[in-house]
Amino acid sequence: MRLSHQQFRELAWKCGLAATHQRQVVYETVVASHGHRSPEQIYTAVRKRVPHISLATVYNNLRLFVEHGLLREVTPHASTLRVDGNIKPHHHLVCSRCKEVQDIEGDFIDFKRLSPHVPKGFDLTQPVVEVFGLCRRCRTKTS
Amino acid sequence: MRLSHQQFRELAWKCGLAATHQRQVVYETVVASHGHRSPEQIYTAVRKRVPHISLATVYNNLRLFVEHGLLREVTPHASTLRVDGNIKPHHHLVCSRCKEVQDIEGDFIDFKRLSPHVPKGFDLTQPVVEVFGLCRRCRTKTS
DNA sequence: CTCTGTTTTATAATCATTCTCATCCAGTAA
DNA sequence: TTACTGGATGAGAATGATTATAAAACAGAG
Repeated sequence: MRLSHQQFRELAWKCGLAATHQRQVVYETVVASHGHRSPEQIYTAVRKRVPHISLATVYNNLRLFVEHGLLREVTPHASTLRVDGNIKPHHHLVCSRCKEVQDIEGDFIDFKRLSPHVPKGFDLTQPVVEVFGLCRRCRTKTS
Repeated sequence: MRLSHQQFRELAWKCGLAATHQRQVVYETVVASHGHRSPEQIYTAVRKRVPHISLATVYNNLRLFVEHGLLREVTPHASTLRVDGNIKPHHHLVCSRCKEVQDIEGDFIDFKRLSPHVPKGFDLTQPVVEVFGLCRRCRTKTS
């Protein structure tokens, strides 16, 4: 996807971000990729248009875009491994901001409505669900 | 939680694992912690009982336990950041083994059944859900 | 008790991500 | 247009989590 510089400037200004060339290319690349890409993949793609861009710039801008809601983070979890001794079927409630994880019980998935969307061959016999939201503490924080 | 060496030996043997002292203490520590702990936290706790244990041993054993279903991984995602240009509300179907992420549409959360389990103050106004399972390719793999 | 293959340990290596800081550029005001 | 200023960028170092390596120790079988 390509935007005019004007279009991108408006998008960026809504978030209080300067509209730099690098930023525009990073943003366009992510949106055009139609997938769930890693910073490294974005970096590789962006370099075709901005050969001297730094990987740190890609990281910086991805973080900014996510923080300002222009992009979504696919893995809003604590960045390190977490392990759970409870292997009985249960689900998780995860705070998108502070990454705290709480267990929740309950059958709240409507399989009748879910299954039509699940591709053939995908095995949901023991689905584990993680529901994201904002915990009380993070919700009441000003920032 | 403590097990007799006999009990742990049976548990380990079911998975084809040798029942070492370190293994037993790591396992007991995770189960006793009743939470979602990082390897570093487990390591710190385990050292109270096995002062000379190596961090690598904790990692190795956590990985083995997860692979054999004795523990559950709380973050079964790709280990690196993934970014999504699609910020329209949608959910994800994630393969627990290969970590592939697919978008799914649909309102399949039964909020009537979910809300009683959500603690006061947790904000679900725009919940994002990730449903885990096994994709076709991984399901048909022998291993 | 001895043997064999696995596990552990200490340490080095790797990988993703962030930091540092000198340089550069976007946006503003003249 | 030009000059100014604070934020953005680039190169590379630093950090932190995790994995690999190889020698020593141990579990389980005979």
